[in-house]
Amino acid sequence: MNLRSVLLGFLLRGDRTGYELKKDMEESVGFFFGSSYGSIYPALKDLEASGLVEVREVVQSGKPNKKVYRITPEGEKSFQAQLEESPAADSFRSEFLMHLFFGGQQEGGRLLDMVSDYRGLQEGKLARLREVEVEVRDIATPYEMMCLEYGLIKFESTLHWLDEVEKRIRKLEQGEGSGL
Amino acid sequence: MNLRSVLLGFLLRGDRTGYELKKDMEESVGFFFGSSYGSIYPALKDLEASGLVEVREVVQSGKPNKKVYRITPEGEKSFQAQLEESPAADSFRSEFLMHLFFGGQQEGGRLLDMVSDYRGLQEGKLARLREVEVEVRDIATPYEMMCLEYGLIKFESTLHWLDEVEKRIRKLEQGEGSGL
DNA sequence: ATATCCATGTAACTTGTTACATGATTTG
DNA sequence: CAAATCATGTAACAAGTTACATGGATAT
Repeated sequence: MNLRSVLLGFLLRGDRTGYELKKDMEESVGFFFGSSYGSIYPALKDLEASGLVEVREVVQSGKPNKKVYRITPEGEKSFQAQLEESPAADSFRSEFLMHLFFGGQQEGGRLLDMVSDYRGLQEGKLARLREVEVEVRDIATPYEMMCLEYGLIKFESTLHWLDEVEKRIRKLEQGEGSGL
Repeated sequence: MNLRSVLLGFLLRGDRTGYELKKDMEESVGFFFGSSYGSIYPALKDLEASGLVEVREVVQSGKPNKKVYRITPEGEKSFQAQLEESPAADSFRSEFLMHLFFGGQQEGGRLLDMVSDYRGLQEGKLARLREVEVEVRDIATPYEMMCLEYGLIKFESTLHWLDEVEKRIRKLEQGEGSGL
């Protein structure tokens, strides 16, 4: 399932501009499916050229004009077809883990700083998801809530693991300092 | 930290061919830092052009000849420098979660099949990591073990979440079938 | 005063994967 | 007898990000 199909899926909930689609995605699927204007706008153009969406230009005063997209019946069919296809494998890449992997070669204290920074990021993402959870509890589908819960357990378990990691690194660096 | 630096890190443990480096990476960092020959061989070429590694060609009979790479002192410096740099943010993308997100629109049963397939993949990865854990327990550094444990908790928590997901989807599809 | 929101879009760049090409030897 | 292992490499392709370009209105 590529970005174009995801965009179709979001347009199924109502007409949107590229700008609004990005915001919608960030709030809901942002933590497992990132996107940027550099990919959204060209994707929308493609969809239009393929007749899967239609555009309506809305002139605004005080704000830039906008292009509101609406999904077509062909677009709906295309989306349905994509949904039945098997999803490609997840992709995950972590430079942080790579730094930890080579941690022994790191200068004293530097690794702990990185762990601390990483923890901050994870905490921030978890906090944001918890806010979203409250905001959407009554309007989201059960399927959407399950995705959200995935994010919750993902960040929570990472955070627990980080506790253990910090303790162990501290011990290791202590031992190092005392001449072992 | 890009692939070139990672390769330098692995060459620090001893001379290796591109082929061996790929195997090493798969076993240890594969679940959070993938790679393919299409990226490894060009990366090794780059490293050689930059003087960060040296090559020695070994003629073999019955097997293809191989190129054994060795890290140079400049390579070691370059690797150290990279280790001190802050790691880029993790990247994670899951088409499976996107399918779940739009799950309500799925044809009956299709979503459960996807969940089941996904579970199989996660179980396979977890099983492999558990094998690796036993294999390397006595030779890996504590830092390497922490990375491995991350993988363990990641797949375990995903699997627990999947239990819940399956139950809930079954209930939802039941309700759907009975005319609700 | 400064930053953020609104809103769209392009071009250059990065980074990677997949498929192709080759081919003897060993394992099941 | 088929498949996997060993071993390297390139070319085509995919998919994305970042930076740039523009600029008024509103919030802090």
